[in-house]
Amino acid sequence: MADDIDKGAPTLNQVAQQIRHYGLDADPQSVLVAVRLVAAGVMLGQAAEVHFARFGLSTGRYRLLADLEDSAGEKSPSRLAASLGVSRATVTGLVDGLERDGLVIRRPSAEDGRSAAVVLTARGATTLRELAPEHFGRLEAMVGELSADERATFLDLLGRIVRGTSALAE
Amino acid sequence: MADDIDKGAPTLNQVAQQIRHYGLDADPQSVLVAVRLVAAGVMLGQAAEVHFARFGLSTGRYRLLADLEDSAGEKSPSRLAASLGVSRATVTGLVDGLERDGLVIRRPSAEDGRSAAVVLTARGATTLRELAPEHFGRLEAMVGELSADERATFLDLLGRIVRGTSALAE
DNA sequence: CCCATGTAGTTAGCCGCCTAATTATGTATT
DNA sequence: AATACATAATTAGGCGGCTAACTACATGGG
Repeated sequence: MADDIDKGAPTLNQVAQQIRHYGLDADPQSVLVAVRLVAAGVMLGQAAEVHFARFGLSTGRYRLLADLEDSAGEKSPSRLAASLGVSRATVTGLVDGLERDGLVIRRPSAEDGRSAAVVLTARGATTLRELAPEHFGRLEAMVGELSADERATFLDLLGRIVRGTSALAE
Repeated sequence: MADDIDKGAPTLNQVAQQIRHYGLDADPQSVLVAVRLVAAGVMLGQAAEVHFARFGLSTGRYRLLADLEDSAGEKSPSRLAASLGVSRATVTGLVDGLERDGLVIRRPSAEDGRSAAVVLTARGATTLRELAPEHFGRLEAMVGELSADERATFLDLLGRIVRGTSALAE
């Protein structure tokens, strides 16, 4: 797997050919930007998965642990689902795995009988702390090719694409 | 789901706070760029999934069909796996679904007894053709906020990030 | 010629994501 | 107080990714 860097990232010519094939009039460069962006996201996502696997985690599990730590080590599944942007069912599955590995525990809520709390264990906090230097180092290195100005430009352009996309998602 | 645009995309302050929390010296802006890029990729990926679902497809199935059409409507599972950048097992699963829906058929190879061919059916080709205008239209609209110059700049910066990342994946 | 090794495809089983349905609890209305 | 509605969490089942193991076939070296 991960055979090729260009996994699924076509060239301008390939895109132009496809557009022509369907007799459309889309702008190849625009389409290329969109396709490359999606491909880059997939690629980085997989790289992150490999990275987290070295610590027995996954991106989803890491995000849950980090969110928990930002919330004083304790949060309800519903609120986790909301802040992570995933369904409650997904949180149930993630917590199942994390609890099995001893990184979090479940505790019923005292105030609300329907609710529960997911609590970060000492081991969970330790795992996060061990992970952090490499994690942030990798993220930083990822964009190390760019100058501060270029990073600012990239953030601006990316933000505008994202806003355009979500406006279009209706 | 897809509750929020900013699903999992933190602010500069949040990133800086996390870095401080672990006593690291990473550059928050760099980290922010990386995190936002991954989040954008996830978001666009999910938007694409919703789009394809309207045609009874998924991103993976669409990519397989499109790849097939680019190859004269016929290709072996192994070669599909290689060009799509997924495992052979994944191709087996995708073809199972597409065959069930009548969009492709499997045919054993005459030359090589181990091999097989996945063949695009008329219905598969029709589905692709019906999908194309909306598909490319959406991709184009996604980056519609940007001028041609800005798109070129974005492609350059994105390419450099991707190259930096894959160099780092070791 | 046979056997070892390699390659093609599938299967089994795990993970993370989803939706829909279920169960339990809280809240509000009458 | 009872009934209706809303919310919290889980469960069941599907999809698409993966790895590892298995089967079937091909091929090259002794």
